[in-house]
Amino acid sequence: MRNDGGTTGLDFIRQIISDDVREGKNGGRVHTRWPPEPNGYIHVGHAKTLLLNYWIAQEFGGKFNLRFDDTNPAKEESEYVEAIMEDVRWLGVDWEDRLFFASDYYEQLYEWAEYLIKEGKAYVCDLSAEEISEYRGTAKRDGDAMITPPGKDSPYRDRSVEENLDLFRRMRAGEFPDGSRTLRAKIDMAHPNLNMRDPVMYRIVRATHHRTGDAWCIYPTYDWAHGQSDAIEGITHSLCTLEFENHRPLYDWFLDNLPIEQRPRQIELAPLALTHTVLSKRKLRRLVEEGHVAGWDDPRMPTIAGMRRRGYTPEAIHDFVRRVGVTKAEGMVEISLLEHCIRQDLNRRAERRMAVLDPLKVVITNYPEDKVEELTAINNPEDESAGMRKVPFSREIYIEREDFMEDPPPKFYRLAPGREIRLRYAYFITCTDVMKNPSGNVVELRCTYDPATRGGDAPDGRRVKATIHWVSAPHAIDGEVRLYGPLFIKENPDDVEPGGDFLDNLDPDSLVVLTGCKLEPSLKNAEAGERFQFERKGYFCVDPDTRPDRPVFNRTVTLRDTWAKIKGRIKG
RNA sequence: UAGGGCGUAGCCAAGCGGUAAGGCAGCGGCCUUUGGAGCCGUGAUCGGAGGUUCGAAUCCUCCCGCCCUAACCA
Repeated sequence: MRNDGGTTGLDFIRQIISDDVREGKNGGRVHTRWPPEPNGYIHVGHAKTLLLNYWIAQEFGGKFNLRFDDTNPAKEESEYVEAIMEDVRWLGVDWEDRLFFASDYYEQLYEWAEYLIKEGKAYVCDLSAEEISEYRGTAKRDGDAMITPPGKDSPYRDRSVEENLDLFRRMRAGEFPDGSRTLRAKIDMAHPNLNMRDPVMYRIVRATHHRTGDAWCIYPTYDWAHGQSDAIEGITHSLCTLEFENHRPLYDWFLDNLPIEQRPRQIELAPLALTHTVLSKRKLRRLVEEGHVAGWDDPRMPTIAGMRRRGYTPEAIHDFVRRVGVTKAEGMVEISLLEHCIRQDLNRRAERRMAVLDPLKVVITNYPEDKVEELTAINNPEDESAGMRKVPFSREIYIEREDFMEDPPPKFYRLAPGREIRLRYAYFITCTDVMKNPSGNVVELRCTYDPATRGGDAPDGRRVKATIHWVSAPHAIDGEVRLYGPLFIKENPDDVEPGGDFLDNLDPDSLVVLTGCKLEPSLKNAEAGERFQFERKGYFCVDPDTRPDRPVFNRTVTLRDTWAKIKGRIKG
């Protein structure tokens, strides 16, 4: 059993599956699938069900399929197919040669539809969408209560098999206008589950499909396509989110009433919800289309593409999904857990560098004018094999503006007038003078150094309370750093005033762009996607916008910051 | 309202009738050439009320709360 987070034992889904295997269902075979609709980019919430389906197939020695659920040509595009495949691959999920599309099964689905018609279990209905809704017995207001009346049969429900067949064939042939007729399953208009009240199987839509082009003008609905697609592929366990629970009786009904041997079992689990962000394609699309973010891969987005650009690793996302667990209880996971996962991963693997984001010039007055030393720095204290590097040191350096205070409060250990601190891997320095401009802002510090402390150790054993990072001024390269915070101010963006919407909770400061940052010279040739820890500041990832003369870094996540907490308490 | 679900510490989550794992967050401390990392310590009687039982978070009954569906979206 694990004791490093996550859960112990088997979750309820793995229990069900191992029971099925033990009982010899499906010949002991396990075969899962993940069925994205190509109408947007996938996000961490999708990663949860994707990885679960994939992991389970592996754990039980089974197979995993990637299948695009492309039954609605009006919303779907091949651009999304490509993007989703890239993201799935990046997450380390291998579907081998099993890439499928629901549209691969259109012909088979059509044949099965005729089968149901011939069995007297499906009929062509001429009711409009609104009428179907009314006949279904859609909930109505009754005073302040809601009433769900029983449905009543469509007047077209008892058409003969011959007439249904003729009409359905003519629907396919394109003889009727869009929306004028549907094919419906003949189940039970009084069923307590509304999904069973003669659900629509086909609708007439003249839209060009990203794969089948204009070959069809009737398209299967999700309910009519999903279970059968699972069956065709030999899927044994169909894991999906809770909102499909109400559809399970219908999923089973279709399979029960079709000449199909394979019996996939649908099991539903709670979808992921995360604080300070939204995980719904509809909302993410609005953020993109209304320009609140730069695109689906904006590093503030919870999309896989956005997280990749931000600097997240597949491993951290795996760890997060594993820790979140699998249950049917819908909860909201705190974003701090995700941040913990990426910090833990990057702490192990990211090389350290020094970068000054908000520079303050320091002149070391007793250091020789033209002298330059190459000091040795450790690339990663967590990984000896990462080795060492040289960092130039000279008379003029930059330090972080917030590492100096002219009038420091009690718990502030960093540089202050008359105080000695350590420059990481370099020397102890003592602040002797504070230079200000006419408006009283600190523009430069004068310090002295102790030559005996080279490398950072004092031979006399004296200690300093702080170590700060720095960059040699003449050697520094300029860079741009983009700081990201949560997109939304509230934990739950949907917590809004009556009449408002989630956009009201957008944080206008979720992106802060810093230019004129001073980076140590070894960062000069960093390539897009490379990740570093900027000592004491956080983890950063080189953005694709980087140019040779202008490196751009995205802050993935800050380091845990005890001083920030103390500072917050002091301010009250 | 009907039907379907869910309810264990601030958050996630084990527990499957024998007397509440773990992780995250928080707090306190140790250590530290990152106020990083690491290490140690610290919190719940299980939505509520009854009942069954020697014994219940686990079984039964009733109640309360929250979520989903009521698209020719998925």
